[in-house]
Amino acid sequence: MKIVFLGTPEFAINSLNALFKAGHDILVITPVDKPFGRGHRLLPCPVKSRALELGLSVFQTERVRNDDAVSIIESFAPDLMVTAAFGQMLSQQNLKIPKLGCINVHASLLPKYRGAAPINFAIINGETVTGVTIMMTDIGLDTGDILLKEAITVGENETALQLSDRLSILGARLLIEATEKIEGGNIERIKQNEAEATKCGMITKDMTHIDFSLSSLRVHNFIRGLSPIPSAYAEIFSEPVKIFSTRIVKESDVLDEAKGNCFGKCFIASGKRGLFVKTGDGAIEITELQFKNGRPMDARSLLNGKKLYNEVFK
RNA sequence: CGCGGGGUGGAGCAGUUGGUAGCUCAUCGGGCUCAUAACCCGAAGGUCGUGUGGUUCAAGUCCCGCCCCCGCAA
Repeated sequence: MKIVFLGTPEFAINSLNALFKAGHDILVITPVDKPFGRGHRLLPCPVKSRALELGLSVFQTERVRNDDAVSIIESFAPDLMVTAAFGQMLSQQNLKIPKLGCINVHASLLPKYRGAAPINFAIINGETVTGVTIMMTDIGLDTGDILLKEAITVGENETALQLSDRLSILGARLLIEATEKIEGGNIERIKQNEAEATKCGMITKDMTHIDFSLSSLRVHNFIRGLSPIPSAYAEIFSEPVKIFSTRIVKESDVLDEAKGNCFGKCFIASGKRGLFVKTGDGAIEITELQFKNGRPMDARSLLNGKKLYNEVFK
């Protein structure tokens, strides 16, 4: 089939690879390169890089709804359009172009977690099950009819990145299944149940601050749900510190040491024992973190050169 | 030409107003203990990112070039 593929981040790569491997004729559309990183260099998004590696033609646009993008797509005359974590909403005009319509790979079990950051929020909320949905794209935000849906269980300590990698693989598999069925003309559409719908927005900086007065479980979920990007942080020595991974403390002898209600306090901080912080209902061990100008490192290494005992994460 | 921090024995750091390097952990050896992620004693290990660069009687410490890492902002 002739397929227009729209995607941006790492998550979409597996889907693109799978379509390529299936032998489709693909036109890739991505956002334009933006100044990124130190020195404001122009960097291509992951999907663009991969597309070029595969020798596919790439068209970049600030808005797919613009006339130039529309005419590019029209002249390609696609059978199907596929979006995967694209980041831009499509117009009615866009959606009408491909003969077989437009489908989307979404990293949640719709109608739950519609929106921009379903993987992060699923973990933050402590979901033990999530998945991928292949759906018809319509004019709304992840509101189209469901074609395929598959669940996976979320590990207790799984980070957003790890889960994203797994969902990306699952998404690619379901996408291929969907395209085959669509091509064969035998796919069932199921309307989303609006009553069960939930939405999650984008994650902004001010949402990533850790509140140690919450329960250990919630702190743990919060941190791994944002790990490693954009990452959760707390301040110590008036400096932001990113925290990437933690462990909920269950040993009673350690919990006995976590007295008082000074949430965020490092009541154990030695290279031998590790870094333990008081939470709302107990304690949590911080195992991986990163200070302002340093590289990410395990807590024990950090403690060899930095004294955190009795300091408080705020 | 966006702003800023940093490269010191295996790991993490300290090194003040320039005078050839210290700390915590790990490693090796020995000791103590019923026992220990405990404790004590000792040892090995660094041309201080790089340039056979500049200043100086003397540079990890000041100046210049280059390489690499990281934070913010986007």
